[in-house]
Amino acid sequence: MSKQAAALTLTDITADASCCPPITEHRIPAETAAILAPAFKALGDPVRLQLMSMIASASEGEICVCELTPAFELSGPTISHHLKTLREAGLVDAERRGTWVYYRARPGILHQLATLLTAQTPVDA
Amino acid sequence: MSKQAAALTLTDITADASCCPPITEHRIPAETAAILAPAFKALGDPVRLQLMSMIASASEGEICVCELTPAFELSGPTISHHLKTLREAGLVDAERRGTWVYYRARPGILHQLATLLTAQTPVDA
DNA sequence: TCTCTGATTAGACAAACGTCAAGACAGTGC
DNA sequence: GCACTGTCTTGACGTTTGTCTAATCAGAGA
Repeated sequence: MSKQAAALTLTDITADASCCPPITEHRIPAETAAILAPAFKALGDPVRLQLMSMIASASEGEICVCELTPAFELSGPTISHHLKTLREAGLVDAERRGTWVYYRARPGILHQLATLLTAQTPVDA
Repeated sequence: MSKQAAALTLTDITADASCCPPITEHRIPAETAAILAPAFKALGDPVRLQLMSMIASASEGEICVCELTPAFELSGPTISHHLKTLREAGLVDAERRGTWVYYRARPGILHQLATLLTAQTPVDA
């Protein structure tokens, strides 16, 4: 229930690259945490992390599902399930062209998460 | 079972800041994904994300549990459980001084994750 | 139109997660 | 030494997640 709302709001945030200062600067508001946590959760599975890296590092900016599926020892539906999770988290976009479906990363949200984690190193001595 | 092994290995990685190039450059090896995914998973809960931000943004570089617990509408043990998750993920360190326990962030691992997500923007057109 | 290939959806099950209540442990002050 | 305060650990329960098989949907080619 909150998942869908979060995905929608996260999509909005993706358009605004200055929403979230690093966690080393300010405490994250509960709302922001509720919105961004699903994105981290989506990356919290080894298979999805690899899928995300394969999609993000694809040479033409996109990659066919037919290349992703055989790269894992998992069934097609399972890979599809993980891709759906990444999609709902706003991390990737999917597009069907002819027989195959192509996935591409959404750099905005990745940049968002990276900025959140980037330390200005005022922490510790 | 794999969680503990991952936590240990992640602790090692924290010492090496150059282990993980951005996912936009290379596909993540399965081993690396298995090691880093638990860290993202640990950040995949709104409460833990807020806890992490409170710890990372603490003015003296550390923060007392007695400040963290009342900031949430959750029981003490539940907060303790989440802190343990962050600890096992290698994201924070805990130290007991007198009555209270103090938590401090480990900038290394945060930098690690941020680097992984940072795009050199070769993706897309 | 029919058939074939490929991706997604639906349903089911085991494992892991988030939460709380109760009990145990550590340190302080008298 | 003893009682008190505060935190952590253990055990339990309901929910969510990850995986599979079977079925459905979308497009290409004959």
